[in-house]
Amino acid sequence: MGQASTRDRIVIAAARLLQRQGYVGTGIKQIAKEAEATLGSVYHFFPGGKEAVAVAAIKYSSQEFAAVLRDALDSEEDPGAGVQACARQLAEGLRASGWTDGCPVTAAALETLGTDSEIQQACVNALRSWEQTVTDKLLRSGFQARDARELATTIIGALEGAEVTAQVNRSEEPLRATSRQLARLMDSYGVSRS
Amino acid sequence: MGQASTRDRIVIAAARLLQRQGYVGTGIKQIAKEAEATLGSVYHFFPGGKEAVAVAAIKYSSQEFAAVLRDALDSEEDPGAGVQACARQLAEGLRASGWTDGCPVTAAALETLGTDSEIQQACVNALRSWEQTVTDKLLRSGFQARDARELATTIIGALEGAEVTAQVNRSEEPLRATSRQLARLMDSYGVSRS
DNA sequence: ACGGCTCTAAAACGAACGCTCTAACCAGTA
DNA sequence: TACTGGTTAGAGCGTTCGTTTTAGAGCCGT
Repeated sequence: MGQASTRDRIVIAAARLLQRQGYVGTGIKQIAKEAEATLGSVYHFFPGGKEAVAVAAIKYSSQEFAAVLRDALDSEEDPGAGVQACARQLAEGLRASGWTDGCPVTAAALETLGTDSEIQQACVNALRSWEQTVTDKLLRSGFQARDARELATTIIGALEGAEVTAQVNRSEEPLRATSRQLARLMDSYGVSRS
Repeated sequence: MGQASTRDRIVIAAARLLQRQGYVGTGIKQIAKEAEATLGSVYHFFPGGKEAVAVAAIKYSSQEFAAVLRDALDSEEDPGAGVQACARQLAEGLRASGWTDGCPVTAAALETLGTDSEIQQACVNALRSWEQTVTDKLLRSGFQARDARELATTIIGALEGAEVTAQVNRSEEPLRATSRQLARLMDSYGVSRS
């Protein structure tokens, strides 16, 4: 990480801090310190201030998780098993971080709901891209378009909620239980497998 | 509300503000102003300061939502229909508040994850009591104990995630889709109805 | 050697934060 | 009238917030 550019270090540090303490709870000076940069650098690369840093960080986190999601889903042929693999991946990350590093979008999204900042749009885009990733997998598995979209919304939402529950309970059981039930739900559609 | 005691007004105002802007985003002076009380009153009733106010507010919100949940579930005999009624209730509240008043626990829980404050425990208790409410309904409907518990975890988590998704998208569609899928999932257990 | 550029460094601004403090108000009792 | 305990009122503490500002490195083509 020592060879990463200052700008990249800022984005990555901001992403991690946002994930842990949310938007309001993260100070711009803290971001600078964590990124081993100075306040001047932060405002040089992000003249828009704290909000601009947060938007860049959320976009970064969004793509990062989209990749994790895609890999987990593609690691199994059955989409239900793929969702369970994804839940295991999430649980692993949570446990490794001491249950602090949760969904990079949820916290920031909730805190800026009233405002009309660009952060909102970044969160909407993140959720949409994740849903699309799941939808694609379901379509490839033979689901009908309408079922696939509705299931994808349900799956992303349920995983998000289960992750929060897992965090506050410091247990991966909610993620396990939820992914098991999601797999059962997908099985109930009885899609023909090639 | 004019006849409510000062202490009650503080708790209610804090609950609403926590719901909208989270723990860090809500100032204790703002709580006092919103409750039409003064800072002196707040610290008189809550010597523990901001954290004590938040704990009381979360407990209050927890019981409030538990009642809503119980009523919605009991309004239908079929538990799947009950969950859908609950989702409609949530959607109604969201729309009425301009998509700002979400889950009273999620935001506060996420922001205080690293800390070991009492807020964490209050959030854990809230989630547990809601899960228990759902579990009771499922048991009464003939589900096996193990299935009921796992389903309850899934349902509460999924509703939570769907509510967040609904908030950021300013649409009640995620709640509708999720509750429909949850009802389907419950139906898949094919419990005998009396 | 030079101005011109990107980037870094640190001091300082006003505002807001959580919290403490003292003084006053207002029953009820004697 | 005086006293008392529960409650309200608001000034002010030290700290941190996001941001601005000014100054100075380091590098490059000429």
